[in-house]
Parts: sequence; C-alpha cells; structure tokens
Amino acid sequence: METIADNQKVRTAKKLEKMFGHIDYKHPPELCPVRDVMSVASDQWSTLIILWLGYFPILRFNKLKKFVYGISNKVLSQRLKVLEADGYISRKAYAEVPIRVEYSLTEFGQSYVEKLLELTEWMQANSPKVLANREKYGLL
Amino acid sequence: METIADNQKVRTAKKLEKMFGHIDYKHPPELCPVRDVMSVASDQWSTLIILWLGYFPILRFNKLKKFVYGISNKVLSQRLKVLEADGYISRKAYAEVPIRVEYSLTEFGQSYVEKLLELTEWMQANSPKVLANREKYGLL
DNA sequence: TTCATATGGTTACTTTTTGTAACTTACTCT
DNA sequence: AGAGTAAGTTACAAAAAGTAACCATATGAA
Repeated sequence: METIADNQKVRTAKKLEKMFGHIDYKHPPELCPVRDVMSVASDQWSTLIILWLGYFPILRFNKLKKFVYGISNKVLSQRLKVLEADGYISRKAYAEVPIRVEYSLTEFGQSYVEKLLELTEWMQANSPKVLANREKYGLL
Repeated sequence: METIADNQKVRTAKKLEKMFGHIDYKHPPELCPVRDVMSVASDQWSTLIILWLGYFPILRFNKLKKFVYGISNKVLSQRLKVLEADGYISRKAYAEVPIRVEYSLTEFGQSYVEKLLELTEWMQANSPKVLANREKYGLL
C-alpha cells in the first residue's frame, strides 16, 4: 500500500530524473560520472600536482615534491601513478644515471587544469570570507 | 657560496613570486588560500552535500543522506558542522517533536556552488575519457 | 679511500581518518 | 504494547595517510 511518504518519494525520484539524470537518487557511486572524476578532483594532493604541472609544463619528481609543499614521497609516487593511469599526466623516464623522470600534463590533463584554475580563482578571491567565518565561529 | 643549483632556485622562486604569489614555493599550507578553501573542495562528501543543496534549496538531514548516496550518519553530521562553521551552509532547528532541522546554502555557499557546477559539467562531459583511460591501463 | 650528495622512488611502522552498525530521546501512529 | 520517525552519537574495526629510514648507482669532495 502506498503511503504519503511513498508518494513523495516517487514524485521526488521523477523530478530528479528529469532534472539531473546524471546524479540519480539511487545511483551506485561507482557508476556516477561526477563521483568518478571527483576521485581526482576531491583529492588535495592530486589537485595540487595538476595545478603545478599547469604552471610548469615539465616537472621532475623532486621538483614537484618541493612545489607540492608537505607531500611525502610515498603519497606523491602513489598519486602520480594514479594520475598517469587515469590519463591526466604522462611520465617519461630517461636511462641516465641518476635516472631522470619527467612528468607533464596530457592534453586531457591540460583541459582539466583549465577548469581547475577557474575554481582556484574563486578560492583566492573568497578565501578571506572563509577565514572571517572561521574566526566568527571561533575556529581560529 | 652560491652554486648553479642555488641560482636556479632563486630564479625559480622569483619567477614564482611574480607569477603566482598565492602559491608560494615555501608557503606553509595553512597560509595558502587555495589549500584553505580546498579543504572543502577536495572533500568528496562536502562537495556532494553542497551540490545537492544547490539543486534543492532546503534539505533535511535524512533527505540529504539519501541524496548523498553512501554517506554515513557520522560523516554527514561532521561535514555539516564544518560547512556551517565555514559559512557555506546554515542550519535551522525547529523545536518540534520529532525535531526538524533544515539545511540550506548561505549566499557564500550559493556563489561557491555555481563555480562547482561548472566543474561538474566538465566532469560529466569528460567522464568517458577517464573510463577509457582506465580500461587502457587495465584498471577496470 | 671514505664521506656526502643526488635521483626516484620503496618499505615498515605509527597515527589519523573513515566506515559500520548499534543506540539514544521523545513523541506518534497502529 | 510495539513499531516507526527525526537527527544525530558512540564504540569498535578497517582503511588511508604520515614518518622516517633505506635502496642502487654514480659523481664530487676531503
């Protein structure tokens, strides 16, 4: 038997489907494109890596480590692997001694970093507000 | 004494300062505006919460929990607190029984979600590429 | 010769963050 | 009386992240 709550659920589900089929109410996370790409976007280290590669076309491991201030070898190495596998960056190793490895954005990564830069512009402009809010709530 | 490497460092540092004073080479993370705002942007759950509140102006705890598929009570409750403290959302509790709590975006949160939506549009458009890359590298 | 430095990582161990699932309070509906 | 609802909290387990030492190989310095 259908209750009022059920009715509401159905209406909501239909409304959702119309408005944004891409984020379905009952969508398993692993099938949601937003979440999928967000596995990179919502990782601070990956985001910083991509941003720095957006500023400098080619960066080597240790240079990257200096720019992405505070990252550990372990996490940097791990993120680089994932970013490469996902097609954001490419890795070129030269058979020199000591070995030289160059990281750079792929075309895909380049298109992503452009979007990302728009978001960081907002961040820079609005950061004072966040800080003000935090002070207001006694978080600083 | 200044070595070639040191020279390069100085030049790089100056170049950086000119190009993007906002992400300083030796900047402590806690003073970097991008990282600061990114503490929200680079959290998947916070991002999804804000996106849903961007679609529906007012959402209650359990509704939000259904939309942000897979989030636990614990994490939802925690993220809502932080988002409120940072000024992205506001919380209104009504002294009813059972208690009713309404969450909505602040003006600041609204301005943020607009930027965020631009990024998710890119995600939706480019998700197939990510999936293709993953397949190519045997990650699927 | 031996020590120090550099590269691009890896490994073992610890700490922090997440996820899971049960529980709470106070009232309503059956 | 028993179940259900709202908005969480709590204790415990699992996963992720941080820390620091280590690796091979070579060059340059003492």
